[in-house]
Amino acid sequence: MTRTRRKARADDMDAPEMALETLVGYNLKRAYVIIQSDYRAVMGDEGLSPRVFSALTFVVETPNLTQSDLARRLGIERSGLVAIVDELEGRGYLNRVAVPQDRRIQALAPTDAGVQAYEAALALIHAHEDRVLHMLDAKEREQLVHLLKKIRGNGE
Amino acid sequence: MTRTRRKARADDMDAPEMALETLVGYNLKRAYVIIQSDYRAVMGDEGLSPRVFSALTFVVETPNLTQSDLARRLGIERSGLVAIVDELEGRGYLNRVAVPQDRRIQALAPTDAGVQAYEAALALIHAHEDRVLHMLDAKEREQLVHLLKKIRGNGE
DNA sequence: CGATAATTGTTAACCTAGTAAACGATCTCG
DNA sequence: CGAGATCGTTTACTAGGTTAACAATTATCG
Repeated sequence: MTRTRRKARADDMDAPEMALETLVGYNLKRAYVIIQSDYRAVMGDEGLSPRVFSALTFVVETPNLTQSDLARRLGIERSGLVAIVDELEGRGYLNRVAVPQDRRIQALAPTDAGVQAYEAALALIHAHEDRVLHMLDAKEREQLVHLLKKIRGNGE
Repeated sequence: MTRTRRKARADDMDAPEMALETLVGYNLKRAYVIIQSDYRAVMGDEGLSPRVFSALTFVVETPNLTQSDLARRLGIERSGLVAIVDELEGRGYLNRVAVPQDRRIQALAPTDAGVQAYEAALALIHAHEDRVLHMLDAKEREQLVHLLKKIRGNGE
């Protein structure tokens, strides 16, 4: 049984917690905003946005990835992915390469610069997460990721 | 150097986890998208959006709340709050009432319909969270909220 | 007191991160 | 073959913000 605050100072109304504060969705969003904001601060204006970094990760780690594949893995529409791939191609981090077997698709092949950028960004992101999550110890962080994965359906 | 390898196990051959999957930010966003999508499905097209519900909560639970106050509590800009308060006023859930002591500000006073709508929405939202978080037991849910609050800086 | 600074609510212009619908090109399969 | 599905793409749209400017009002302080 956890000890509950019972004594309150005179100026500290025994604030009954708003129902809002007990909602997972609300807390999730507030935490997300904090983390995203620190992410941008660390990565800078020229840095890869979260979604572009995610896309780059899949491109680097998945051979013969197509845009439709990637959109499915990222959980977004094909149409929304075009701008992301455009940006990565514009930065020289990947190439759209023709696939002779199916001329509709263009496989996404990372360049050396792309792999390098991925690794550099990952290091920055690790530093960012260490910083913004300093209030959680390793076990808590692991627990948090575990619970979030469970919501995502990857649980276990 | 960052350690990304997990303990060696037989099923590691299947899929060595991408670094992306270990990031709190990535998992947070993916979980957030799932929850928000279920929220919209439950609340319907005419329902209060998450941010409007949050605003209504503060209006209902905080006497003599001003728009600047509310913006601060929601963590958004004053300018961004205008549309939210407009919507709540348009639905008849609150009134902007003049404050004689300071003619710049207009206190946000909930109407009876506002209080009623708040309670109805809260019931729906509780049902939504029970549904979308069915894979978490009570303890896990509590743990999750605790960890998120900690990130928010309200922890302990 | 009076000048200057700060605050409040608001509008306007803009940005990011998406969605939905349509399209031509291409592939699959009965 | 022909009907349908799939791929990448463009266009138009939406949600949910931001920043900068503004008039009205209040606070500060020499």
